[in-house]
Amino acid sequence: MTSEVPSPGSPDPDAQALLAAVAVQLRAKGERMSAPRRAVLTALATTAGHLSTEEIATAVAEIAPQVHRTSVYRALAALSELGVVQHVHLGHGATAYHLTGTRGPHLHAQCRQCGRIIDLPADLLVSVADRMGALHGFELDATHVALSGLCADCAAEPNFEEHHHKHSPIAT
Amino acid sequence: MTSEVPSPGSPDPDAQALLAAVAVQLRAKGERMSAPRRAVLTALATTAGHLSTEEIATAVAEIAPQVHRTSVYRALAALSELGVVQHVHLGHGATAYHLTGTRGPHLHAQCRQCGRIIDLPADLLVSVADRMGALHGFELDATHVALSGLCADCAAEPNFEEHHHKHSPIAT
DNA sequence: GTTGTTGCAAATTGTTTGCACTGGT
DNA sequence: ACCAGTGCAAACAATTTGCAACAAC
Repeated sequence: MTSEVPSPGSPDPDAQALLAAVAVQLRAKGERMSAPRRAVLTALATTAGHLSTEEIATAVAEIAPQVHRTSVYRALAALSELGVVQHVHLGHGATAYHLTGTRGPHLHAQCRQCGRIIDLPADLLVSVADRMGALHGFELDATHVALSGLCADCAAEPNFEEHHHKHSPIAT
Repeated sequence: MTSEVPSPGSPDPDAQALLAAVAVQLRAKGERMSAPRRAVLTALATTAGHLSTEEIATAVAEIAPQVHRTSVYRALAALSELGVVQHVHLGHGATAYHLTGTRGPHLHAQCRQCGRIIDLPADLLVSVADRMGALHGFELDATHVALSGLCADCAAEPNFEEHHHKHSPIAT
C-alpha cells in the first residue's frame, strides 16, 4: 500500500510507451505533455485499477512531489477530454479514474461495505440495454456507473469487519 | 414547477397518514417528530419523484421557511436511518432521495445529458444479479445506483439543447 | 423535567478559478 | 518566442460539527 510506484530506477516499458503515445496525441491537438500529466498517467498506469482523485493525488505526490493538487484535477480533465482517461461513478459520492485502454472495456461493481471494486465482463448488461432501448429509447452506457451491492466476503460477514478496505470506508 | 406543494388549505390525506405513521416509528425508537422532519417528509410525499438535497431544501423552504438547511440534512439522515427514506446515487456526484414506500421497488436510470430520471421495473436486473452472484458471490443491490446513459430525446438530438432539464445540467 | 433536536456560526472537505510565471515546443 | 499549463492563494460549494436555546414527550 505504501509503494506500488516504481522506484526511479525501473523504467516500466508499458508506462513509457503510454507517455510517448499520449504526448503525441496531445501535440496533435496543440496541447502539451507536462510533469503533472506524466505523473497522473504513471500513477494510473502502475495501478491498472481504479483510483479516486484522492488516491491519484497521493500517488502523484510520491512520484512528483512538486506537483500541485490543482494540476492533478486539471490533468485529469485534460486527459479525459483526450479520451485517454475515463471515470466511473461509484456509489456514495466518489469518482474513480482509469486508463481507457486498461484491460479492455468492462463494467464495475462496488461493494458498499468495504469499497472493493470488481470488474465485470463488458457484455453483462447487453440484454438489459436492449430492453431499455426498446422500452424507453434509453441508450445505456453501462461502464459509466458502478453497480452497487455486497461482495462475497462482506455478504458472508454481515458486520463491518472492514475486510480489505482497498478503497473508501463507504457509508452507503 | 413552481408549486407542487399543497396550499395550507389542502390537508392531503396521504401525507397526513405518512406523518402520523412515521411519528409512531420515531417514538418507538425514542426519537421525535419535528417541524423539519415533517417538512422533509411532506416535500418527498408531494413529489413522488426523486429529489436532490438541493431540491428538498428548496421545497422545505417553501413549506417551512424557518427550517434551517442543516436540519434538512439531519432530517434526511434520521429518516434514512429509520428506513422511511431511501437514496439513489446518480451519476456525477448527486444523490436523490425518495420515500421507501413510493411506487414500490424500482430501479433508476439517469440521462447524462439532461439529468432526467427514468423509473425501471424492479426485476430488470434479476438475471444479471444471478450471474454476478454465481460469478463472484456478489450480492447486487440494483436500486442503489442509477444506470447511466442517454434518454430518447437526448440520443436523438446529440447536441445539448437541454430538452427538459428537470434535474441538474449534468456534466458527465 | 428530560433529553432529542434545532438554529446558527464556524469548521471541514473537495473542487474550481484568477493570475503572474514557468516550461514545452 | 509563444502560449499552454503550472503553482499558489483565494473563491466556492456542499456538508458537518459544536453548542446553547428550544420544544416534543
